[in-house]
Amino acid sequence: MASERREHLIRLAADLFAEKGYQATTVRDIAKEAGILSGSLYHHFTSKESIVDEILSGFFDEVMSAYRAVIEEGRDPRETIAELVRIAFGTLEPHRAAITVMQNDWNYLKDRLDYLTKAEDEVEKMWVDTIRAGQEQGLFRDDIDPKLTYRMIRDTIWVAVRWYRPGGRLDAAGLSEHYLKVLFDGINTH
Amino acid sequence: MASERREHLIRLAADLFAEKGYQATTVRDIAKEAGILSGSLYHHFTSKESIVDEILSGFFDEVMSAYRAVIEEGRDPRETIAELVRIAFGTLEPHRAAITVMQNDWNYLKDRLDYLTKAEDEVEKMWVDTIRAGQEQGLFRDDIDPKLTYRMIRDTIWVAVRWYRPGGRLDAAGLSEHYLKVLFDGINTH
Amino acid sequence: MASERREHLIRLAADLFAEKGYQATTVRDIAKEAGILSGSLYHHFTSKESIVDEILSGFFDEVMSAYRAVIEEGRDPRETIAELVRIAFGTLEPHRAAITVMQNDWNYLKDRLDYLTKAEDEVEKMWVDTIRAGQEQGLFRDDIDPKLTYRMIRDTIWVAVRWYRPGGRLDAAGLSEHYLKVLFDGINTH
Amino acid sequence: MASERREHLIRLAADLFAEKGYQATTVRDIAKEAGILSGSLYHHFTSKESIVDEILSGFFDEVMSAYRAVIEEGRDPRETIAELVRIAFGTLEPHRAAITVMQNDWNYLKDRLDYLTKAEDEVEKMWVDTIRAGQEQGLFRDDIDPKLTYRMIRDTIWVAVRWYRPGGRLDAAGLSEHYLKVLFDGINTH
DNA sequence: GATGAATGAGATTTCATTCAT
DNA sequence: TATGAATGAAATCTCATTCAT
Repeated sequence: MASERREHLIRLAADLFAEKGYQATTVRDIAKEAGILSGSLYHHFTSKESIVDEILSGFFDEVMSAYRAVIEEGRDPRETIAELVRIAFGTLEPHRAAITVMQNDWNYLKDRLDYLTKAEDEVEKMWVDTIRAGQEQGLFRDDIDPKLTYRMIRDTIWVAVRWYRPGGRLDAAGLSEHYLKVLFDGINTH
Repeated sequence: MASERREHLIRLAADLFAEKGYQATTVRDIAKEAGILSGSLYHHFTSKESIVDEILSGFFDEVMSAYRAVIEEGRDPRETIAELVRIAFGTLEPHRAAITVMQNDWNYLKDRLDYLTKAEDEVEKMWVDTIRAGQEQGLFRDDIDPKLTYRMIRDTIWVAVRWYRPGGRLDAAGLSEHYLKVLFDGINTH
Repeated sequence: MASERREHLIRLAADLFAEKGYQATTVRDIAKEAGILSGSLYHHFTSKESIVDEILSGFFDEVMSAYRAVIEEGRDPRETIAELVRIAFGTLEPHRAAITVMQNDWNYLKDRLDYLTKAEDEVEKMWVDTIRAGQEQGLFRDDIDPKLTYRMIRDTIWVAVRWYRPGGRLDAAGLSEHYLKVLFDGINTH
Repeated sequence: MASERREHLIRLAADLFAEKGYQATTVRDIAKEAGILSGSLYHHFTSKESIVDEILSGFFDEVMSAYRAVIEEGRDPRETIAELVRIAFGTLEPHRAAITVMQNDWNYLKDRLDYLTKAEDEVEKMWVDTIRAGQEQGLFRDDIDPKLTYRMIRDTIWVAVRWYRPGGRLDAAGLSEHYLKVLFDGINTH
């Protein structure tokens, strides 16, 4: 099913989507990059949408199952949040293209891939529930809005895809720890 | 030149571009929102591109002249950076739509509005020069990459447009100060 | 009726039509040349078509009444043809723009101004009848096609509008006589 | 590159352009004539302009290489002019449509296909240089304007496309010889 | 007479998708 | 699997024309 050829095509498409945007990338662009004609792509995919769907669902599946595993461990909210943050930063490198597409084309895609809002809702619930639990247990400040805080964390992490380059001074793990210090310094009770 | 009708149309377009993306917003969408027919828009604008150009150049002109004024004051790098950060956060509310468009459609627009890369280059130079000066004066750590640091700051501020809502717990000024504490804690020498 | 303003506008339009072609000239172009807005032209003319109609009918009216006058004199075919040729060359200068439009946009306009084909038919009849009469009287060669000959003469004269410049070595009268020598050398019986 | 399908479409388009004019012919007209939809034409051509470009460049390439070959033979000016005239008349039949388009839509197209003015300039230089050489050698009258004379010859030949029909009394060769007699009678020294 | 905003039909062009070969 | 030709819907844009002010 997931033949190598197919995987290769998906990677090509992902890079183009990331570079030029989903809509601005034509099916012809993808085909040309692969050295075939546009019609031939339809032997591998049913539609342009199905390609981006596969790109994003691959990313979401991985992130979400990692998230779920952490949640199920049932650790205390502070440590849970820390783990979620570490997971998110950990995807920057392997899923750069998917994250870029998600960042730039979210508004367009969220109305077309119902998969996305469902996933987003589930993710939000995990974070928000954890933050709330932390507040109830007196670990986190009471006056922050859990939903808003989640979004701030989420966007601040994903946007790093624009400037984070592997091989720099900080690797993904370093980034996480740095960010966590900053984050808890801001939302922790003292 | 900037008639009221025109201004109104630009605002309508900006909101639509921000909500659905530049490409996904059709000229018909804008016209319908304004209660006119698509052809009538061309009485006011020469092209769809000229509309988004006007939206973004309005934003850039304002930000950049504010930036330049700060730079010209010639204060010490730490205070200069602080002022730049305050200016940037200060645009979140009045220029929400423009910033959203810039965030989401940058890759598409940067190839079409040569204005943009020029402006971006000038802005980057202002920030990077200031950061470098801070390093030379021993105010900032020597081991951070000025360019990368600028990009991280830039994106972290602009991405706030996605979750920042005026009227919340923190206004733009509060946000700036909070962020500045965090930021200097990270890049200051100790 | 034919106010000076109106005449002026017609001349402006005629020059533009001649220079850029009827279709390629927009109503806005004409208005701009006149220093007004396009809507204002409609106080003077009912349509773009009515402008070109007026330009061409002015030209045709003049040529045709001159032609008719010659025909009615009932002179011998050779002299009649000579007079028709002289009249045609005589319009090159005063009606340069109209002739240019007629030459370049005939195919488009002939289907829209029924005036034109009627006029053309009448003119053709005058020439062809005269040529035939000349053949019957043994003045012109019997083996030339009257219709084709008329068209060749017609086009050869009108096309001169592209290179004829008043004030050169030959004026219109000189051109006519030169052409007539050549023409009769070719179509006369010897 | 020049597939048969493509050639066929170009011929269809050329006939329509010649009949109705370039601008008055819509892309839909061409497609309908070919029995396909307008969008399908863009599988073969990048734009309407590229179609007319191909039509005219095909014609110009042929005429100009024939012209160049004659010039390079370096015969005496009178014979060179005679050959140029013969070549031009010889294109009337095989390139009827292209010549008609060139005649009628020149003003519009010359501003859009820079190819055209360049070619026209080169052609003009060939003729004018030859005429001048003829004057210097005492073959042609000294009091004619070489540029004007060239244009007169050019237009007089091309305009024949409007009335010349193959299969009539005179074929292209006959026309040439007839015209050359007339021409040299006028421009030769005696 | 002129303005300026709008109409509305129609033009060129783009592009995801289909399908016979 | 791949090709190449085509579809058809929809997008941007043009422009003659109208009309209230």
